[in-house]
Amino acid sequence: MDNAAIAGILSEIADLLEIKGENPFKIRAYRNVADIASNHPHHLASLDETSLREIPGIGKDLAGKIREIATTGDSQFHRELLAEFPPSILEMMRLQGVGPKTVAMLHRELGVQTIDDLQRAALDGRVRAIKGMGPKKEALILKAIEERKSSVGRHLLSAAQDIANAVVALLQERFPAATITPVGSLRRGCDTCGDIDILAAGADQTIMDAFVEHNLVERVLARGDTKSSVLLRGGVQVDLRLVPADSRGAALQYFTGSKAHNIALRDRAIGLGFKLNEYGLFRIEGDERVASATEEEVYEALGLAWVPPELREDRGELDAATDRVLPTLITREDLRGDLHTHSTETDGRNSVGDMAIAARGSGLEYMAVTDHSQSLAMANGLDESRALAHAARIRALDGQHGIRLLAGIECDIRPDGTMDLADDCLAALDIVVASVHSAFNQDRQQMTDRILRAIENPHVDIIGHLTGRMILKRSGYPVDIEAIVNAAARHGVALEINSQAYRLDLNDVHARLARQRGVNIVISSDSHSRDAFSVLRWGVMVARRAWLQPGDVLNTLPFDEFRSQLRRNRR
DNA sequence: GCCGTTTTCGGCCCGACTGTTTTCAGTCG
Repeated sequence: MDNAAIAGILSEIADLLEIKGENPFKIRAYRNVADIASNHPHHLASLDETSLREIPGIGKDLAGKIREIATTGDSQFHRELLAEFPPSILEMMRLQGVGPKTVAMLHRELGVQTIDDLQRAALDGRVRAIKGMGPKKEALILKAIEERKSSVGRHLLSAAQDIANAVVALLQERFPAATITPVGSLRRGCDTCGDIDILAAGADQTIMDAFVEHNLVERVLARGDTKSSVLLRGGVQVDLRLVPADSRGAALQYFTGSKAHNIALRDRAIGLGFKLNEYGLFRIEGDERVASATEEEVYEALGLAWVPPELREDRGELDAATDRVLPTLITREDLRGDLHTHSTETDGRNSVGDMAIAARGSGLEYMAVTDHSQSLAMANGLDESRALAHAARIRALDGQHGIRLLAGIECDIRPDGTMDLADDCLAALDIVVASVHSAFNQDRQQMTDRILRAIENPHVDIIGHLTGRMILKRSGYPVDIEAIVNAAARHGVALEINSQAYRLDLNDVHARLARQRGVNIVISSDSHSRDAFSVLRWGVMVARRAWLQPGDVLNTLPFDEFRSQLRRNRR
């Protein structure tokens, strides 16, 4: 029973309680714990009741439920709720504009159980007959069903950033004096975004016209004087909020979130006799505004250091901000090397020389060429003799383009945990990244043992994309992260943050855990072409969300120092 | 359901927009 499965059941309980119209704070407690479960670095199923109760938000009751789910695979309470409502009605709650009250009413009044039922009821005009509903609501539901059926759901950080940039540029051109900024999960650097939030400060209200009328818009979901939402062609929702210029700091804070961070922050504000909203920080007595123009002011007035957006997840950042011990987060400029790249020798699109020139152009001082090993036949993977010949050619180019090169390999970890190339070959290279590319269907224990065996091989320096996840396509294979992190720490093996936008693997939670256990982290591009080095910024974003400082990441070191810190060169 | 340098009971973040309403409930973020 992994954390995601536990979170799934708890969150379904929350949904069902909501449909029942239960106490909203009870619902929040369940949702809160579902969030905790899905982001927790440790395997909750392996914790006893006492350890569970040490986690804030988990009390006696929920600790018991988690234990029950861990041992039996489900909870009695959950089964009882599902007996009252068919599970298929939960799908209806995901429709835009349809919430728990509407679902409950549709179920009660019309016996609707599935989205298809609902669509038929709306087409028959039965929905509008219910008290509180009307023709517009009915049309809205049909539209939402249509969009749902063709929906794309969430979006990769990289794609969301491109769209946000386009919308911001378009608005900025029309309103040059306004300050227009992407906020929300995009500003926090989350690996995916549901919708895109943009904040405008100091523009007049005609910016809303410009926003809802521009040519990327497919449909206007809401149009107000300070808030509008549109659906762009391609299915991305974008929200624009407008605030006065002197509220910009408070609004930035408010709309950047996360929800959990904001709740904790407003709770703190209340405790200090303040109220915090998007217009400012106000004294409850007398309503005097004490901060609003900048985020720094708002945090400072609450006795806190300014918290970088990437840390705003209620994962300890408020305590650190109180004690003024927030980390100095790594930036893209801190990276001096890239340790995972491919060339035309296997499945890359550009030669080693062209890759070197591009890496130098991206400001890097060294680059490891790590083409694939033989079992990746599809990618024309290298056997021992080709690997060594390739290494010789790479070394001949070392320093030729103003950049130091390392002759390496991305060596497959075979299903049994042995390496895909002979030890003497791996020993003759400058750097070895070991990765899993096959037999993803192994169970948790097999996969864990497999990777542990790779870590024990003395020629392995780095484990690449540890969980194999493909964001929005497949979750990573099941693996005991904690066991691997501990082994990596013991053997001096570094763990990679793969910067490809669809990988970002390690993720933020795992990377933070690894660093806490003393594991060296590297940030690599996994570039397959010369224009791909820009993805390093996504890897850096993950590292920042993991609280990493430059000193936590090996490839911020100058070349010679970096080499001396590689596992193979340490003694 | 959780939590406690005000509390073991009584709190629990905050506001905008829409549709169906004549003052508000539901939804969303």
